[in-house]
Amino acid sequence: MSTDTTRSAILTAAERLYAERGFGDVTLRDIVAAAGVNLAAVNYHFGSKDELIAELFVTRSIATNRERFNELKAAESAGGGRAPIEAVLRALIGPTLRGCLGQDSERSDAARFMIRAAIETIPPIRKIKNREIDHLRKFAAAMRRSLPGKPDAEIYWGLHFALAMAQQTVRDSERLLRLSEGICDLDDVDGVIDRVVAVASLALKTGTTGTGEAAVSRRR
Amino acid sequence: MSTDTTRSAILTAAERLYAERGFGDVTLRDIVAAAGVNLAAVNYHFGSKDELIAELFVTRSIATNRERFNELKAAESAGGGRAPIEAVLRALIGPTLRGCLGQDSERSDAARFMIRAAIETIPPIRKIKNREIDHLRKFAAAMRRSLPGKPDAEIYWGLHFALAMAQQTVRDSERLLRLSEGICDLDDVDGVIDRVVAVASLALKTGTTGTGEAAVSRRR
DNA sequence: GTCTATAGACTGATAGAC
DNA sequence: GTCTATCAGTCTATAGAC
Repeated sequence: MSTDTTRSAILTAAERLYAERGFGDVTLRDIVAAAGVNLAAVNYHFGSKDELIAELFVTRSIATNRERFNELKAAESAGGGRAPIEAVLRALIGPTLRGCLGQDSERSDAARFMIRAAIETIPPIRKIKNREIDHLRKFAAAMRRSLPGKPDAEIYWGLHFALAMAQQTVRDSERLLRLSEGICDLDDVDGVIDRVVAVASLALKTGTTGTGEAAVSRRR
Repeated sequence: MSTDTTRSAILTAAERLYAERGFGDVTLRDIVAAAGVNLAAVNYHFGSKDELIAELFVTRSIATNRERFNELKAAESAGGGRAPIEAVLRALIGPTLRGCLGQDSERSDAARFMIRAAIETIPPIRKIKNREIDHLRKFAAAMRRSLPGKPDAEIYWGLHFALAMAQQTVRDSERLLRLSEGICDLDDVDGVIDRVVAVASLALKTGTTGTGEAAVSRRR
């Protein structure tokens, strides 16, 4: 029990401090001071600073991935094993955007921690993201069921672009806000999700193989 | 002259080492050893490690931004002051993608440095990126000329999504390659540019205000 | 088993001699 | 401008107290 409170105190303090000040500005000594525990406790419970960060990130990632997967399964079973492409894309990007955008996320340390993790790419987190591919494969498979006959390359590019738009919106929300001088409303999370889903599904349905107007205008 | 060779030696060595090993694994002592100069020379010539990195990044950024702007002006004067939206988007994302993707970039330290800068977001580089907004405003203005009557919010979202797809493709090329098992060809730089331009211009022409099928299917 | 205290090796930055 | 010497801060790792 004593061990668990120490462990939890470190996790809670670390998540809050990283959320507030970013990874670069927070030392282990800051964390143990905030948690009211000793410096060596970090090494004892987590092995290293990187493994502490990894545990924080893995916990939140698993939650998001489960949410994504539940939404996907719900959409597919509602459609008898096949969901419209819009629903698949919504299941892919909805949980991340709802977690990181909007008013509620202002208060949650977990949400702000995940935004930091999206912005400040540090080695322990990058390693975990690289193991995410198996999870994405399930969405590629669902997209194939939604769009039978669509070439695999198109599926992967569509998945990639959908994730790109969602992640960049989380990562660079400040740039978009300042560029648009507040015209683009990032607090309207459902509206943002709609936009990303609309663009990605439009691209997937139309096809962007280089036969479109862009390629033609390039060849002129 | 003697001062300039020391300064240049530091810049060259730093760019190569950061390109090869990333920002986290390279110390000032590594850099001065590779450059054959004294440790204190870095602080004398640049003030700090961060300012050295900033100078490297600013130099390359200015080159890219000039390339973007020249392409934009060429496209607009060819069309009598107004370019097709595809050409504007191509001027925006083409220089970055050509610089960071493809075969040629394998050899250039500058290209690999910029890829690192896109992946490992560190404070000195983030600060510079935040000052890039004035540059982007010129592209928003050109897009408005291409699509008269289009609401400003649509313009900004289209610009944001185009940049998102381009930057994420540079940043996460490895994930897309592994996910698609090589089916998505990232060495075909013009093909990638075509795809991003096609998706972004499609989104801008169609409109994604939440009246599309995505929003409708959400409201069901 | 759990934690404290401390050791030893790094880092970036700087004062001051030349 | 360049260099030596050194600072203060961080990290991992561990001996030994409880």
